[in-house]
Amino acid sequence: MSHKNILAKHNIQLWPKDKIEAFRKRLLNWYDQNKRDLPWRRTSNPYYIWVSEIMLQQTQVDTVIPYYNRFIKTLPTIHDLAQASEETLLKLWEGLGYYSRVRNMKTAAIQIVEKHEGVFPRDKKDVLALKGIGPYTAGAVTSIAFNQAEPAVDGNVMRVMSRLFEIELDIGKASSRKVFEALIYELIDPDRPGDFNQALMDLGATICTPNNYFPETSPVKEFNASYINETWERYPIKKSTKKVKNFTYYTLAIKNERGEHLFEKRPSKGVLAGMWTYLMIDADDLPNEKWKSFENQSDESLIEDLENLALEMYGVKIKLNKQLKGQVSHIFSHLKWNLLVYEGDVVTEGVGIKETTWIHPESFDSIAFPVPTQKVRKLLTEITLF
DNA sequence: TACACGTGGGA
DNA sequence: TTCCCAAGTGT
Repeated sequence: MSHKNILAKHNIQLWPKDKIEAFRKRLLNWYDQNKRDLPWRRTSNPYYIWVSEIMLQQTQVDTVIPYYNRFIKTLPTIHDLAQASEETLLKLWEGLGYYSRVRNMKTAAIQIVEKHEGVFPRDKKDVLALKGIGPYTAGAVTSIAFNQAEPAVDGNVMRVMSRLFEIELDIGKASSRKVFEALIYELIDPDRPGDFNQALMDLGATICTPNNYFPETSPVKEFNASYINETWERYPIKKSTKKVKNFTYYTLAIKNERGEHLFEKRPSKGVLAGMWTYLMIDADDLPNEKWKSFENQSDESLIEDLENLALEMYGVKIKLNKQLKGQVSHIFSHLKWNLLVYEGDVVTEGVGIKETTWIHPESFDSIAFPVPTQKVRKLLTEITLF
């Protein structure tokens, strides 16, 4: 189906040619005067553009900037990325979240070395074939780095377009994206496609925002149907989200006589895949139903149950401090961890079902810990007042 | 198609 | 507190 047919099917009335050209001029003129000075806008190196786009996925600009600068300084070429160790990469990514992004980037870098002689491909099909690059990122890199007229439809672009054209599609649905892409194919400036895409995103990030949107301040308000019709509060259409699920873990911070701490490796799939945490025992795995609530934390048989489970799961005989050290909570996008932290010492080491390792605090700086682990570490180093 | 996948910030 | 948001992709 052609772009115009897709638009017609969804009752999106495309502008006449002269209006499209006027829109391009207005938008790009505003961008030229108001664009944000960002590190990845000072380069046309496709590798750097790519790094920035991966980091910016679901992540705010201010958060990304220091990570981006450190990353390209440490790994200045695709070859460096392809050869970097996973530990190096995770350390560079520590605290950014969505850690599969950087693992996928290494896979893609190896793809580029093997299939494209280490040169970032220009053909959109080849770009899309790279691990971790989907329709948005492929469009962003090819338009920004190579000046190709490809759409880069993210949340900003869908919000801006929904308001300009009073689009009724739910922007939360995966199927909606291709309709917005069809629209951008018709609107995009063939001479400055990368700037056009970035202008739309800047507009969405600074003026046409989710909250505090005042359309009269927009440089393209005359093109905005929802402004003209005073319907902007309706757009974009977005269904409400689901509630997060709660999980409670008894978290054991175990030390040995060398001062090392015991960590377990998360499974290779799922939340924080392959990352290190303190020992986490699911409250649902405890034999007594009453431990699933937050009460009874001083009961001595709880400590005994935890010590027995630690022996089963991690192979270590431990002696726990009966006093609850404290609680840590961490909210993910779709779930919440409540960690009940106990300290203890190892009596006898052994091998259990789960992969574990001893790490000395002097080595903490060279290992990537996810934020929940950092929060527990912080709790352990706080001075107890009584 | 819908859901899993991190984290921090703002209302 | 609670909710939503922020330059999405893989499965």
